[in-house]
Order: sequence, then structure tokens, then C-alpha cells
Amino acid sequence: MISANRNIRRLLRYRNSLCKMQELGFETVYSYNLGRETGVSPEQVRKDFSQFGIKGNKKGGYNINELLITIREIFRKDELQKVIVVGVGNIGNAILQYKGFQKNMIEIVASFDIDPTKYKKKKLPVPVYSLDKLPKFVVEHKINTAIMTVPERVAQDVADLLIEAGIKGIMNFAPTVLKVPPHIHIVNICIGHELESLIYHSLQMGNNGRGKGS
Amino acid sequence: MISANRNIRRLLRYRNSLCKMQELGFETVYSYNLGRETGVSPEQVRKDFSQFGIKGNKKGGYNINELLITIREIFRKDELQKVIVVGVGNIGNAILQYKGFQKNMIEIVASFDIDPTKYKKKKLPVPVYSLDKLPKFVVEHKINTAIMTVPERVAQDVADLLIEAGIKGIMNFAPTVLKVPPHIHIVNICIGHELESLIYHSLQMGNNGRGKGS
DNA sequence: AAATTAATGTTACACTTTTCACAATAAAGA
DNA sequence: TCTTTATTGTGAAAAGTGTAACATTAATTT
Ligand SMILES: NC(=O)c1ccc[n+]([C@@H]2O[C@H](COP(=O)([O-])OP(=O)(O)OC[C@H]3O[C@@H](n4cnc5c(N)ncnc54)[C@H](O)[C@@H]3O)[C@@H](O)[C@H]2O)c1
Ligand SMILES: NC(=O)c1ccc[n+]([C@@H]2O[C@H](COP(=O)([O-])OP(=O)(O)OC[C@H]3O[C@@H](n4cnc5c(N)ncnc54)[C@H](O)[C@@H]3O)[C@@H](O)[C@H]2O)c1
Repeated sequence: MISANRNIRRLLRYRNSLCKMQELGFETVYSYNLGRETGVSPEQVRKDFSQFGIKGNKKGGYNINELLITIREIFRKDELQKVIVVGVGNIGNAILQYKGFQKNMIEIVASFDIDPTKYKKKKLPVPVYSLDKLPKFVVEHKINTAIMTVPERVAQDVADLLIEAGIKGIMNFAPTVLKVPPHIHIVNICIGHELESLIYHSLQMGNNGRGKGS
Repeated sequence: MISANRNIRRLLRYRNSLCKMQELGFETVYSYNLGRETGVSPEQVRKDFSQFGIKGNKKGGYNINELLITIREIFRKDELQKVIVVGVGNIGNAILQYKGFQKNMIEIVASFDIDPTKYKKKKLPVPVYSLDKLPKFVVEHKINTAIMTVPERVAQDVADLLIEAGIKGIMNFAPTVLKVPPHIHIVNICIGHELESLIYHSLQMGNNGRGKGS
């Protein structure tokens, strides 16, 4: 069985590049092409493909179309994947407005907020419901995944609510480590921490533009 | 010298928890407290502190106040760190509205966009300038770091422009691997990929709630 | 048809990160 | 004061991840 975490992310990067290449009319790609485009070593590219059972041709490289089909199969892109957003504030809004998910068979089907003033928002592509509609909605629409963009203070409570409702995966934007049962998947998007980490590393090497070259 | 990447992220997580503990009136913390709160093993906590030269007391644990001071020193929080945002769309807007950065000595001082209709936005806490004001602004205000929230299509060009202007670190929200010189730091925030990865992992284990326990 | 070539596929190695085990030690208790 | 105890601090083992070397093979050339 496939180990799968870093490779999964890389696979998604490959897919992006492969789509662009396909749009440009290319039919095949070599591991070093794809590596260059995605910042990955050619060996790693081959190894990743090998791990997912993707075969290339000994001299002609990989067929882009086949690659894309296989990658889509790996990600179960045969069926639309439904997601909800909880917390329609700054980030929640931004995500609801974003059109890019559909391309990858992901659809945000509803959003939820505790603040009644949000329910009437007409500019949004999906309705905003009150929180107490959430459990029924999740069950009826068989939702597995939620994007959680609520204030830090309530993040754990909202997560508990989501899990109670049957959600299996949560994308959490609050800078909190959620305590959840082991079968629940969490992805933390910590914009603040990423930014601080970036600033730290930039400061580390000063302004003289001499990073560890190698 | 400190190696520093994973540890840096964990340090930021520790800081979050430590702040909360301090607000609650605690004065000391044990590695296993902090570990529990941040989802890190106690050994890892101790090792991280040890690596950054932080000492605890053989029975009494660590002093929270000292810890916080040291962590702030590591991140050079003596001076305000100035950041710009490029691309005032959905995400750019959300970030500009966010009040949480100041607490950690980060200030977004200006934003830039190619679309003139954005320049008059009055609801924003910082001005939106035209792109051609960027190079001068970056030099005059000694900006090192930029948050880049522009469409994928233009991401590489905008990154080139930023680097040309003297930016050393870029937080990139476009799902593209930027090609940059080795002394430039990039953090990619790939919301789409994170979401797909989350869905993948949730699907992998089916709906029966039996993750690899251990 | 044989040799060469240009790629893939894989095995072994190196590095990084985490976990484990336990030594060290300061505080608390006897 | 001596012993116990609870916790830190760290060196060694293990696991995970990426790199490098090379064996393999199908196409191309001679
Ligand atoms: N905006 C940013 O740039 C940014 C940066 C870093 C981190 N974050 C984090 O992302 C999260 C969201 O940030 P934001 O700026 O969008 O916040 P926001 O305050 O704009 O939005 C939060 C939304 O959640 C809703 N809400 C509050 N309590 C709720 C509950 N119990 N159930 C459901 N909805 C509830 C609010 O009504 C509001 O609409 C926060 O945790 C924040 O720390 C945001
Ligand atoms: N919104 C989301 O939830 C989301 C999710 C995943 C990825 N992303 C990525 O984040 C990025 C931003 O997304 P968004 O939804 O905010 O997009 P958006 O279209 O709302 O905003 C982009 C902004 O960039 C500006 N812009 C365009 N070209 C520019 C240039 N050359 N220089 C400066 N500014 C320029 C536009 O005028 C616009 O204001 C995109 O790359 C997108 O793929 C967004």
C-alpha cells in the first residue's frame, strides 16, 4: 500500500504542470522536464510515479494524458466532492468566491455562520445557513469535509460540532491545534505562522543575498 | 548553528499555547503540558528548547514568561516587521482586513494591484497603490517580505518584479512553483492542494472511522 | 542484426527528523 | 542529611525522506 503524504502533495504539483503542458499541446513529458517545472528532482518524479504504479516508456518518457487520467483516478475525481465552509468572515468569504475548485471536482455546497447578518448575503454563490442547520445538512448531503474559518476562540467548539455531525476532514485556518479523535483528519493552514517563519528565514541570512548556495 | 525549519514552526505553536497559559495565570509549564496542548511529544518539546538554548528547571519545568521572551528574541520581535500585499482580490482583501498580525510585531504597510478600480477602496486599513509605485516603495521603506495574492497566470511575473525590487521573501498563494534565485525564500500556501489532499486522506480510510490508531 | 543511446525503474546510501531510553539533577520528603 | 521523586537533557536507535548510482530496456543508429 502507498505510504502517501509528501508524494500526494507532489502529485498535485505534477498535475498542475501537466495540465499546462497539455494546454500547450505537448503529448509526452520526461521526468526531468516535470522535475524542472515543479522543483523536484527527476529521480523523485520517477519514484513517485513508480510508487503509484504509473509506468513510462523506456525512451519516450511519460504520456501526459495517461498521467493526468491516472492522477485523477488516484484522487477519485470521478465524483464531485462536496465541501462546506463554516465561518463566513474574511477568509471564508474569499474561499466562497473562489472559482478554482470546480476544475478539480470540488464544490462548496453551503456555508454556515453564527452571525444572522450573514444569512442574507446575496453576493455569495452559496447560501449561508445558521449553525443549527449544520448537522442535518451534513448527514443529508453526505458531507465529509469542512473548511473552518472561524475565530480562534471558538475553533475547538466548532470542530467538535463538525465531528459530532459526521465530518471526517477539517481544514482549519485558526492558529490552534485541534484536539480530535484519531480517525479525523486535520489540515492546518496557519497563515500567520507561515509568515513569521518566512520573515525569520529572510532575516536569518541578512540582506546580503548570500544564502547557502550549494 | 541552528538547523531550523520544523522546529521554527513548532516554536510558533508553543508560543501560542504559552500565551494562552500565561493569560490563564500559569507561571510554569512542563514539557508534557505543552506537548499535550500542541500535539507534540514531550521529548520533542525538550529537544526543541534545548536546540535553541532554552533551559528549564530540573523539577519545576519551564518558566512561561522566560520562554516567551526567548522565543520573541529568536524571532527578532524587538522591531516591527513590515510587509506588503500584492494583489488585492479575495484573499488579498481578507489578509488586509486581518487584525491578528500586529500582535506579533508584523504590520502590513501597503498593498499593490494592477487594477485601478482597487485604488479608491476606502474600507481598507492600508492604501492600494499602482504596481509601478512598488519598486520605490520597497526600497524606501526597506521592505523584505511580500504576500502575493495574484492570479496564477501572472504569479511568476509578479514574483520577478518583487525580487527585482529587492524583496527577499514571498508568501505565494498561487498554485505555481515559482522559479527564483537561491537566496530568495518562498512559502507556498496552496489552499486547493491542501483541500484535495485532505479529501484524499479522508476517502482513503473510508467512512468507517478506523484510522491507524497507534 | 548489433551497438549505441536516452530514457525509465530500482536498489543502496545519506541525511533528517522523531522516538526511545536513560543519565543527570534539583526539589521534596523522610 | 540521606533518600526518593519528578522532571529535564541528551546520546543512541529507528523511521522517514530524498539523493545518487546503476541496472534495465526500448528506440535509434550503424
Ligand atoms: N484573515 C486572515 O488573513 C487570517 C490570517 C491568519 C489567520 N486567520 C485565522 O482564520 C480564521 C478566520 O479569520 P477571519 O479573518 O476570516 O475572521 P472573521 O472574524 O472575519 O470571520 C470569522 C467568522 O466566523 C463567524 N463565527 C464566529 N463564531 C462562530 C461559530 N461559533 N460558528 C460559526 N461561525 C462563527 C463570525 O460570525 C465570522 O463571520 C481565524 O481563526 C483567524 O485567526 C485569518
Ligand atoms: N480565493 C481562494 O480561496 C483561493 C483558493 C486557492 C488558491 N487561490 C489562489 O490565490 C490567488 C489569489 O486568489 P483570489 O481569489 O484572491 O484572486 P482574485 O482574482 O480575487 O484577486 C487577484 C487580484 O490580483 C490583481 N492582479 C492581477 N494581475 C496583477 C498583477 N500583474 N499585479 C498585481 N495585481 C494583479 C487583480 O486585480 C485582483 O485584484 C490566486 O492565484 C488563486 O489561484 C485562491
